[in-house]
Amino acid sequence: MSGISVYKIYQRLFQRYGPQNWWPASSRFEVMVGAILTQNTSWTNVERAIISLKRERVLSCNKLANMPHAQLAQLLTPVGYFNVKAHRLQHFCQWYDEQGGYRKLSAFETDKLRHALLGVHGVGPETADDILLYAFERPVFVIDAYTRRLFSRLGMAEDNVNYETLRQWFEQRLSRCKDRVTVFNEYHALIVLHAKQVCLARQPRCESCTLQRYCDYGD
DNA sequence: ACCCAGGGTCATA
DNA sequence: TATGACCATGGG
Repeated sequence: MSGISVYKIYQRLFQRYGPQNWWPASSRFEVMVGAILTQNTSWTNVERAIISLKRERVLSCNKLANMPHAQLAQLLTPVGYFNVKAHRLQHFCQWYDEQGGYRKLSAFETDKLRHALLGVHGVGPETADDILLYAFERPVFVIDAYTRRLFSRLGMAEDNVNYETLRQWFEQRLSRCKDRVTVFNEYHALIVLHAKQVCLARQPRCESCTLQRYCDYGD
């Protein structure tokens, strides 16, 4: 049997944790910056860097694009990979400005915008979809390591499915939702929160971190 | 001393 | 197409 539906799992998570009101940022542009900085990095470390960028008053497209690499890298110290991320951030900002910023990009159809974002060096599928969903408010389901892990351990997906396949798997199953942008927004945020609550690590180490706790969301 | 984190790119086979 | 190395800090 097919078991519980993808939407039902969403409802249970929502009932348990309530709305998360993501993305935690004070502007669309800050969402994009955070999406790049949080690549394989804990959010608490990203917050430190965001605070530093605000304190130095450089959290804007022009300032970030034009400041010295070394200065930006230093401000990005807490996120790790600071040389890589300083370069990615500056390259993204330059591209974003060249495209005409949010005004121009928001006129793109979702598929075109997604393709354009994926063409930017340093922007992979998850980062692109974070930006599409949380900055451009497009109905795109974000897949991350937690999502793959949770649904794999629920027995609903293969652990090594490719990104596109799993994204379309979710989107197809949630295609009849009323407000998909809101549902996709909350769903991804709830998966991340739930993962932290139940210790959804790569290899479950402690006994209490294994199946029984997140199986509440299966049958 | 480990393992892990709201990934992505590049070289290699 | 599919692995593995690499990037690097901070918390548990």
